[in-house]
Amino acid sequence: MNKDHLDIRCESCIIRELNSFNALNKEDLSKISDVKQVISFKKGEQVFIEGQKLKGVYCIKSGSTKLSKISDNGNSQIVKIARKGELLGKRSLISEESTNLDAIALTDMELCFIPKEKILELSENKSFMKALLINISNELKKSDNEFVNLAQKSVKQRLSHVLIYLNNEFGNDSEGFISLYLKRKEIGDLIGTSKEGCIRMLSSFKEKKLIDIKGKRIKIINKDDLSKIDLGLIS
Amino acid sequence: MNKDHLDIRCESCIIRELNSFNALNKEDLSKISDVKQVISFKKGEQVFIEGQKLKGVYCIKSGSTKLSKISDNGNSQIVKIARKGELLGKRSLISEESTNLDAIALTDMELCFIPKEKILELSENKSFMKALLINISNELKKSDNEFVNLAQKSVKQRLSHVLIYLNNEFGNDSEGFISLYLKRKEIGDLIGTSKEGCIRMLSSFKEKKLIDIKGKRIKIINKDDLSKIDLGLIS
DNA sequence: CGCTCAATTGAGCAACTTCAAAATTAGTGG
DNA sequence: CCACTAATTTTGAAGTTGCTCAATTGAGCG
Repeated sequence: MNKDHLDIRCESCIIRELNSFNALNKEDLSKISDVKQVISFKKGEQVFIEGQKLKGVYCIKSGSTKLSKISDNGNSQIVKIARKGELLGKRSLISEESTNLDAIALTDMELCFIPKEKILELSENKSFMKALLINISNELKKSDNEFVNLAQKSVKQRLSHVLIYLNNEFGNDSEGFISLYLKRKEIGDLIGTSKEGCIRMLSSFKEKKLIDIKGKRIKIINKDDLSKIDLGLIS
Repeated sequence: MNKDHLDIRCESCIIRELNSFNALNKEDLSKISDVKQVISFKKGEQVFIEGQKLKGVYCIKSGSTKLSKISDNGNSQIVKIARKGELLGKRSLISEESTNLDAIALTDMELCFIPKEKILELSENKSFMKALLINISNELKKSDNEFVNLAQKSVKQRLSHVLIYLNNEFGNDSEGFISLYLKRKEIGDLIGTSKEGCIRMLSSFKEKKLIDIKGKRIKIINKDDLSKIDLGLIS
């Protein structure tokens, strides 16, 4: 973790187009910019841990983080992956609670930290509140949908689903491999299976020429059939 | 479904203490009361279906409803149970989308329907917006937690969990049985397992004297051990 | 080169599902 | 209230899926 003040003003930051801050006017943005702090995290570092009291929210300027939780059984489960433009910690700030999830950087990251007090001031701003409400509301919908998928679909279906998701959301490198590198264990934690289960299913996908694997990297070859597997149309 | 205008005023309705409406003043409540409609549903009737465009929200005056979804595989999954005091349909109204879940009455119900337009007017009310935000935010937290439980816990653990939940939230009758009656299939849909799996686990709980079963009704006998099973401390 | 962490593979096992049949219960109309 | 029908619950048995543990291979790094 490293604090750094060589940063741009929020008013001219394009990231805000992606989150609730786009509901703010120049004045409010300027106020935020005056107090924000840019913080860097290296891949693998912990941004915050479940149960921690946050003193503000983090706007992701670059990089991605997994939001996960250790279950009573001691297994880790990834609930979601947050990336550029998302606000971390907003939920716990709204409910005035400690965080519910661990946040661990999946890549090197740059975050803008905005203290609690400033966010609370913004709660006077109706359009900001509305944007926040819509944002949380959409997250709730996504969470509900993932819940149903997890409950009702097989490992094979969920793996197909997550590969397509990673490919769509994080893009691919020059050779077509998914840009965001996740360990097998992490893919397992994402779909709720063991790393071995995940590895075996990936091999089977490779045999069927649905994907290609080079070392740790994964490339989707037959997206259509992966989709069909996800939807249970073929197996 | 049956419309009925013999109803009390929102200002004096105690239900509102349980939801975001408790952030409203007398004036706003009065405005709502003028336009609200009381609607009754019988057990088993559908309040709304996934994909339906709602014209307002429903405040649950009495009774409970399951919020469920049919997965791509054709299985039903219950995402949550809503009861007295909860607002149905608020999420889809906020995001201006069609509903994401089916709502089917688990008991006879009385709902107060409040048209969209009135709710939108209330979006000018800061304390209402704030209450709504906190409410949705808490639901998101719950949903995330249930997601982790589902992913990481065994059927046995999840069944223990849900029995304790039903007992705590819906209370028991004069003989100590859980008041809210759910079919075995529905308990299965709630914990993400087949009805047979659910039945077999219930029998095993009965054998171990953790619960008692009389026909369709379930009574918790040893809550402590059920809790321990849920937490994975014993099996 | 040696160390460490991650990925892979095999084998046995446990959990859960599915299908079919039988038993019980609930609902309905007379 | 009874009889009949439909729905639900229960049980058995066989089959899958996915898990765990242990051993091996491979990759990255100083």
